[in-house]
Amino acid sequence: MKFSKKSEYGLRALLELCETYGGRVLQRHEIAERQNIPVEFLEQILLALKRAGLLASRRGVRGGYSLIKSPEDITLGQVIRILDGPLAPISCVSKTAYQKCADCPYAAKPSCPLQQAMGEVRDAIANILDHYTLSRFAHSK
Amino acid sequence: MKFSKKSEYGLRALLELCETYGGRVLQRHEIAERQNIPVEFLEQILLALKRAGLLASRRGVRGGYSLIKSPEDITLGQVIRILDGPLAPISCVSKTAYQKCADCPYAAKPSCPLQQAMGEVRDAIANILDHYTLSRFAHSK
DNA sequence: TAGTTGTCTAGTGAGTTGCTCAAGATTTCG
DNA sequence: CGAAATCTTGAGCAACTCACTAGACAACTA
Repeated sequence: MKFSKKSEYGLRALLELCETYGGRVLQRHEIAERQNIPVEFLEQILLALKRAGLLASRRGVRGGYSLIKSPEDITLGQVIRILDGPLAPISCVSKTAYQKCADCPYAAKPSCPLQQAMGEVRDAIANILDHYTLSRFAHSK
Repeated sequence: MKFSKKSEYGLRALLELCETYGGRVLQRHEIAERQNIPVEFLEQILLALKRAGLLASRRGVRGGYSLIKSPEDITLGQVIRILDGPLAPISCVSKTAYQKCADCPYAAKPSCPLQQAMGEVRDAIANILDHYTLSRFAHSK
C-alpha cells in the first residue's frame, strides 16, 4: 500500500519546477542534484509528465524543462495517477480503471461487503490528493 | 497503491469464519472452495492470522480454524496491517513503521511539504479501516 | 497405529521497481 | 557550418515482490 519512488521523485521534481515557474527552465541534472534523484531515472519521469501535458521542454544548449500549467492547476492526484496508475486500493472500486474481480464470490451478487469499505477508502484518498495543489505545497516550504 | 491479494483473501476468509463464529470450525479447503482461493496460499494467510492472535486452529481429523476474537473486535485495519504491512503511503509518515527518508532533501529541514499531504492520506485511510469491524462487514452481506 | 488434518520451511515463475546505457534528434554558440 | 550541450527513445538488467507450490513433519482422533 505504498506509492512508488516514481511518484515521490516526480512530486519532488515538480516542487523544484514550481520555484522557477514563469522564469527560467531547469535542466534535468539541476533537478537531479538538488533532489538527490538518479538523472536517467528522473528523465523518464519528466518525459512522462511532459507527455501528460504538465511540462514543456527544450532541447539543445540552453534547453531544459519548465512547468506549462500553473501550480494551482496541478494536483497531487493528477501527478500520482500519471506516474503510479489509479488510486483505488482494489480495482473493483476504481473510478478511473474499474475491473470486475474474477474470483470473488460476491462479484455476482448485488453487493460485495469489501467493496463498500474499499470504496470509502478510495474516495477519502482521492478527496485529499485531488484537492492538494502544487501551489499549496510550495507555500508550506 | 494497491492492497495485495493476501489482504483480500485474508479478509474474505475471515468473512467465512465470522459466519461460523461460536459454532463449528472451518477447514482450509472449505474456505478455499467457497472463496475461490488456492488452498496452500490460503494456509499461509490463515497461519499469519493465527500468529497474530485472531484465529485458533486444531489439527487432526476434526481439525480446522475458528475465530478467537469477536467479529466486533477485529478491524479491517488490523487485518491489512498483519498481511500487508503498514498503511502509510510513504514510510516517513507511518505511525507503526516510521523511517526517515534517506535521500529527501527536506528530511533535514523542519518540515517536508510532501509529509503533510501524505500524513493526511495516512490518517484518512487509517480512520476508515480502523473503524470498520468484521461484524459491520458481515451484516451488509 | 493409520489416516487426516494443520505447521513449517523452502522454493519458483512471472511481473514490477528502480535504475543504467547507448544511440539519436534538436538546438545553440562559436 | 560544426561542435557541444541538451533532450529523446528504446532497450536492458539486477533485485525484489507477489502469488503460488511442494514436501517433510507434527498432532490429533478413531
